[in-house]
Amino acid sequence: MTASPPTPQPGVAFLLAQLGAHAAGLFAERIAALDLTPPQAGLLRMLAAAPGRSQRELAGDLGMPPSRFVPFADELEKRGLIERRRNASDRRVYALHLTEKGEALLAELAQAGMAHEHLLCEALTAEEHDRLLGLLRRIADQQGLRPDVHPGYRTLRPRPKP
Amino acid sequence: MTASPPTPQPGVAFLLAQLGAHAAGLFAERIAALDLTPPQAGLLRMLAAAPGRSQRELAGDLGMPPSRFVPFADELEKRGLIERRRNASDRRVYALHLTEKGEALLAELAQAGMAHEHLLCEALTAEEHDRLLGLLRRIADQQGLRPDVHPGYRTLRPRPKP
DNA sequence: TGATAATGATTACAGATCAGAACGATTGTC
DNA sequence: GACAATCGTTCTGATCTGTAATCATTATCA
Repeated sequence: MTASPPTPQPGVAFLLAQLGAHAAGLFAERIAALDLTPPQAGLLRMLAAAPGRSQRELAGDLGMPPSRFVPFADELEKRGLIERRRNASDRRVYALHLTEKGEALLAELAQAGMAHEHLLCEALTAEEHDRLLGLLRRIADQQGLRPDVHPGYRTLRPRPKP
Repeated sequence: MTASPPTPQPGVAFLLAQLGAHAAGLFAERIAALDLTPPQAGLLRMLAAAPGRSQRELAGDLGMPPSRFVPFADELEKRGLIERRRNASDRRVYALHLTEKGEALLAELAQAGMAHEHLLCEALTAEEHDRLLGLLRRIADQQGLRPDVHPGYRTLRPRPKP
């Protein structure tokens, strides 16, 4: 009889999920040195890309309920990385901005991102890296994923120290 | 002056994390129709690939503490998908196996996986798909990722219903 | 104008989830 | 034959989570 393997071969979808979680984990470890979690880094990036948005909008993009966004932003504000500015025309909303200190940290974050990218793609030549980048972008586009936001930002917890 | 974008361009690492979370989310939605969560599906696959292992080993591969594995396996056993068999030579350990019902469900799971793969890679031609598969496998190998296990299995929670 | 509904930020709260310690049963060591 | 180690399990305190209520402000519209 022939032994048919029930797990034939991991496909693209499985490898994406596996590698994605792996990459996210490594990145989380790395930026822990900057005292940042992935969702925090995500917010900083979002504020750099589009400053002055309301908390509700940002919470929506991050995929978390507004109630949980409050203490989340509180800590970043307490550390002087972001700023809540009252809107004169509509005094209900806060417009969130990056402080200078926040921008400085974002620069460090960019460096960390480069090092992370380099280490993760160690197995690939430069042109393979570019080819992979193109293929992934095509999928991301077609799947309707917006740049700068990803679903992994929903949770705060990922902070394991093995 | 030149406006330098603080988020230059998402790299491979970011796209992997983003697409990985996206793919995992879609898959979770899909197998919810079979009343399965990703970690449950993962265990079924692991048992098919290597039957008879102990709970501690499996918990380790899944990335969860043994204490949490117990109720996790309990439900699958209650549903008649897996079986705990006592080891005669060492009566401390349980050897976990798939039941027939479990194998049947695994077949449905494989079908779901195929459909998932197809929908996710809709943007790619067949040869692009293969090229991508090759590149991802190279990275996974070099990063020391074992087939059939991924870090996203650590948590049970992901069951949001938007 | 003025009452009512809608919106943003926040707080309150009740329930789920988590990891590690503690526990009995069994086995290896010497 | 005592003692340490291992496996499965239960217990427990702390953390995290989403929903609903609250307060201030703004829009709607008769």
